[in-house]
Amino acid sequence: MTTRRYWLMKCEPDVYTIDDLARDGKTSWEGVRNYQARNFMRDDVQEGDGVLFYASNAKPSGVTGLATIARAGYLEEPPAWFMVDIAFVERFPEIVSLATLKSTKALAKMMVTQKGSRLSVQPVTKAEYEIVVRIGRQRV
DNA sequence: GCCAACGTTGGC
DNA sequence: GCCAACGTTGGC
Repeated sequence: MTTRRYWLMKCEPDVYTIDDLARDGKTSWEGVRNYQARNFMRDDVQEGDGVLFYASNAKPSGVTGLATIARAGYLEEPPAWFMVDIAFVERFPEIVSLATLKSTKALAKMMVTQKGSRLSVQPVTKAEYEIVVRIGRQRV
């Protein structure tokens, strides 16, 4: 058995939200057209991995909930690009905004908090994942 | 809507 | 292989 890994996956709310995923239960994550992100999905993303569901270009942007990888990387049609399936896990009561991520010292090295980080599928450490989950589950 | 940061394309 | 031009992402 391989170790569970963690990812942050970005999507614009105009396209798909955590509420859409809660309704659908599961969805295919296709249309990624960046080689680095593709390589993660092709080589490293495994069934059962944890996903921070991130709303980009939003007001505000941030992590809106959790998902899990339901199917590891498989070829899109046409081939050359890869997709995965993700399944709904939970919706946070409130978004964990990018500003919050940036102001959390333990997340200073998290990829999404770095300037100019555009990668739509990013690796996240277990520690970072757990911190975001803890913040996300807090009721205000 | 602006624009900085980044990735890709294509001429040379 | 360099690099300018162009297109896209995404925070603000």
